Amino acid sequence: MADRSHTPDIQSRPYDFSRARACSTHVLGQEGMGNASSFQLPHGVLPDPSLLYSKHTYGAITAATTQSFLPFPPVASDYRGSDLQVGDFGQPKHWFPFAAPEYTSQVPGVTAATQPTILSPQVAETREQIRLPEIKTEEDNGEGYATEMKVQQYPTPAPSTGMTHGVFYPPAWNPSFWPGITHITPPGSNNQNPSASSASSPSMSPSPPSNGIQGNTFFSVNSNQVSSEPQAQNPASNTRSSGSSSGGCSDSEEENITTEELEQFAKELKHKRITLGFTQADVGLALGNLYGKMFSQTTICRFEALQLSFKNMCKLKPLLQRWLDEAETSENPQDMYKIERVFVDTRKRKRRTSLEGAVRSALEAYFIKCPKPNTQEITQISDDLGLERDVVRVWFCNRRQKGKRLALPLDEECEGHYYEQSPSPMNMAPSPIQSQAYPSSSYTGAPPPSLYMPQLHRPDVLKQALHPGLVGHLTG
DNA sequence: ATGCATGAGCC
DNA sequence: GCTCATGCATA
Repeated sequence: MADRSHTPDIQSRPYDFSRARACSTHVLGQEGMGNASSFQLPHGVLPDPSLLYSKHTYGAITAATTQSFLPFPPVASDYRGSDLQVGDFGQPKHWFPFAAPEYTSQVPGVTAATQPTILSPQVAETREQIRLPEIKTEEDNGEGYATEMKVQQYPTPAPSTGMTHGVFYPPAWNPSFWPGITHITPPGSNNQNPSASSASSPSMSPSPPSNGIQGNTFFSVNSNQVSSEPQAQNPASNTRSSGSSSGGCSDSEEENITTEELEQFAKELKHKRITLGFTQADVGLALGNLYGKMFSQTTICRFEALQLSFKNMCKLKPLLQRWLDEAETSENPQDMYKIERVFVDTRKRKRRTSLEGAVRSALEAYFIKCPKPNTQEITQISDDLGLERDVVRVWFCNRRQKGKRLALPLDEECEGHYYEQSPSPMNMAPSPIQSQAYPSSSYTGAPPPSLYMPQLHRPDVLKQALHPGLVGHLTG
């Protein structure tokens, strides 16, 4: 596939603004009305451990990413079976590489491509209602993979920013995820305006963006502004960071984005987005219209919550900045997501596994002991818990990924041991899952903890839990 | 908002 | 098989 050139140095570590997450929940029903539910702590899983940590450091990125993630790589051809070729960001608007046959919408705002959207921001609700019912086909199959079709939001392969990995693993657990970050932003200081994040107008009356400017033309065919390569040079975007250096963010060679700026921008984006009456999904869609590469609500959400890697944040920022600029100046912001590119994906997707609390607790315990179990260990765990091996493997992958986001406060003392010794969580009660008809654990003697225990993420607790010398690593 | 899954690129 | 980016599905 496209060989992505990137510098190995810059790991794209997740942005660990834990605190940002802390306040990311309120905001008047964030998604307009799309998401009916305002986020509540999900099922007893880690009640946002991020809140428990205080990460301090974030910094300005000095190092640059040499990476060229920006220009979205020539895509690999198929994405989930579809042979659609994808265009890259470069293609401004109206470009529908593939005929979107029957689109269904999982994507909000999807309407006929040509059909002008008449919705006004104020009517965000309406828009929501208009959204076609998504065709979910998966679930019913009771087991395995979903069969039917689902709408893929975008055909283009992810703009893979090939990051390198491995390198930072052990240390990865501490905040120093982002290389190059020099600037430190104490939580709460300056820009961390508590109210800022929640700033959205409670009344939800989006103020008409009309600045008198006739921006729009988002995707109007010749509209100009959309440079074919958003990232290559993001004209509009750089308002802030003055960077002279070859910033780590690929987008503009020179944009030297600091974490502060990203944080600030994320807030700004969220606030304005809400004010304008757009949902996160709308934004993702609009990006598709603007750049030919759309993003999911999830990604936008994560961006706003600073839950993406620094590198990824840098990559997306220019695009979002641009969208924001457009949205603010456009008379008809709704045009931004007039078009939809959707295609039906016929490929099956494994049905999402829903792990029970006890199982999660157990996995968490294993994770504490050994974040990177080897094949054997994974097999062992899967046997013990009665899970598919792959489910376990994926769980660990995701857990690690999440761990980086959470920026566990292991730091100094623990980090060193974390991966190597993987001491067993002392005091851990016998596996709760045992009672759940799971095979008895033969796994190394150390039974998983009985609780999911968010506390485990607390430094103090961790010290105990990770106390070296207690137990060995998992051994088959 | 987030848990689980997929896939590309790399080791 | 891992990391990383990203998304579907769901709480």
